[in-house]
Amino acid sequence: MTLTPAHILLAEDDPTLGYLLSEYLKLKGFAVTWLQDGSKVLEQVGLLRPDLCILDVMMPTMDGFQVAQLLVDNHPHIPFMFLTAKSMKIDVLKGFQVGAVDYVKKPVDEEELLARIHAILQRKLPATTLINGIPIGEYQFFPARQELSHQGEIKSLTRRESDLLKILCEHRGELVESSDLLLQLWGKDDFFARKSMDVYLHKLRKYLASDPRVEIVNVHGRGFFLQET
Amino acid sequence: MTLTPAHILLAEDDPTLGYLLSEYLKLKGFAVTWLQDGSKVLEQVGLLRPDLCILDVMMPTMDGFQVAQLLVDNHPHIPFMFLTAKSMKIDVLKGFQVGAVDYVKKPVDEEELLARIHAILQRKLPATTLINGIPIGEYQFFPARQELSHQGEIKSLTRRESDLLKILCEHRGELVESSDLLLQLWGKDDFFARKSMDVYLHKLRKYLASDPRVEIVNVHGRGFFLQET
DNA sequence: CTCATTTTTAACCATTCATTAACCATCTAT
DNA sequence: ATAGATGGTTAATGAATGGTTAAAAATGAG
Repeated sequence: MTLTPAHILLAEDDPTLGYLLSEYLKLKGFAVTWLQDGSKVLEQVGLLRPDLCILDVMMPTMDGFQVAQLLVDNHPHIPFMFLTAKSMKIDVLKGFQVGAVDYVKKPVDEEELLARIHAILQRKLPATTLINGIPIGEYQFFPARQELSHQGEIKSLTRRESDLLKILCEHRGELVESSDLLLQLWGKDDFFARKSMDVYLHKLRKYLASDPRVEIVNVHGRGFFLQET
Repeated sequence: MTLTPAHILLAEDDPTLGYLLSEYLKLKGFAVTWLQDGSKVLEQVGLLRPDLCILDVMMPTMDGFQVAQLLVDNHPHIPFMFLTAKSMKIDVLKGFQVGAVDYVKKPVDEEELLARIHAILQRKLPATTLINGIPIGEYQFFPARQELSHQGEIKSLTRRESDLLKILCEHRGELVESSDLLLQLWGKDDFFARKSMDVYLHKLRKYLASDPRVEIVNVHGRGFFLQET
C-alpha cells in the first residue's frame, strides 16, 4: 500500500534470533535494520528515522529499558516494543511504564509479532470515519465522496485535493515528508510535481481558511503537517 | 430464500475449506464467489459489489489484513470479517482497528459462521423492498417491474435505465466508480459504453427532475452517486 | 417481415481539473 | 549580507471528462 515500506529497527544481541527475525520481517515487506547492540540504537535512530523499534530487553552494554528511556526522551514520536523472555513478568509492567506500545514474549511467534507490528503501524483511518467523515476543526471531510463540508456548505474536492488532504489527515499533527507525499500522490519527486503540490496545498489552505485553528504547517526543507490547535 | 440472495465474497486459499464453505453458504441461499488468492479480491470487489467479504487471514500473495486495509481505503461501505487460526488471540485482532465487523476462528463452526453472517447482513435492506418499491424522494421505484412512479403517474423504464438506477439505489449516497458501473452493466469500459451511460444518466436525471431533493451527483473522474438531501 | 421500442453512435458544447508558468516571499547556509 | 533553495500565490492553458440532443442501428414482439 505505502510506496515506501515501513522501516523497522531491530535491536537484538542474539545472532540467531536477530538474523531470523530480520530475515522474516524483510520477507514480509519491511525494511529492517538489525543492530546487535542497544547502545547503537540511539546513534542510528536519528539518521534512519524508523517507523518502529523492536528492542530486546536483555542486551549487553545497554538494555532495552535504557534504550527505551532515551528514545522517549529524544524521539518521543517513534513507537517501540519490547522483546522479552517468557518468564519475566515484571519487565512487562516496567516496559509499559516507560512508554512501550507493546511487548512480545520469546520464543517469538512470528505471526503474532507480525500482527502486533501491523497494529502499531496502523496509521490508516478506520472505515467508519471514511464513511462518516473525518472532523477537521469545524470542517467535516468525506474522502470517499471527495467532499469537504463546513456549516452545511459542501465543497466538492478534486482527486488531488482529496488525496492530499487524506494523507495529511492520516498523519494528523505529524510531519509528512514532501518526498513521501510526492511519491505517494504523483509517483515521482521532481520540480514540476513539487510545484503542482504547492498549488494544491494553497487550495486546501484556502478551503480550510474559515477555521483559524486548522492549519497546514510547513517545515522548511522537510515537509508538511496538518495541525489542529 | 430471498428474492435477490445476498452476495458473499470468500477469500480462502485452502481448496478444501474454500470448497466446503462456499458450497455450504450456497446451500444456505447465498450467492458465493470464492477466490483462492487475496490479491484478486480488490480486482473483483468493485465489479461484484458483494454484500460481505470473508477473508482468511493467512493467504499466499496477500494476507487478509492487507486486503482488509485496501478494502477500507477503496470500498469503506463493504463489510468484512476475518477467518483466523484458532491459535491467534482475540486481543491481537482487536488491536487491529482496520474495521473488521467480526472474526471467526478455524476450524469453522458452520452454524456460528452463519449466525454471524446473518447478523452482519441484517443491516441490509430486506428483499421485500424490491417488491414494495424503493423510495427515492417522492418517487417510488420498482426495479422488478422496471417502473418509476411519481404522484400516481407511472413511468415505465427500459432495462438499461432500470438497471442503472437500481445500482445507484443499492449504493445510495455512496460513490460508485464509473468503471464498476460500466463493467457491471455493459461488461466493458470503453469510450462508447461511457457515452452510452452518459445518455442514460441524462434520462434518469430527467425522470427524477420533479423532486429537487433527489440528485444524481458526479464526482469528476471517479463516478456517480444518488443523493437524497 | 414490419413497426415500435430500445440502445448505440455521433456531433457538439460545457465544465473540470492537473499542470505549467511566472513572479514574489521566505528561509538557510556561507 | 547575500545568493540559492524552498515555499506561496495567482493565472493561463489544454486535455480529459461530462452533458445534451439527434440520428442511426439493433432488437424484438406481433
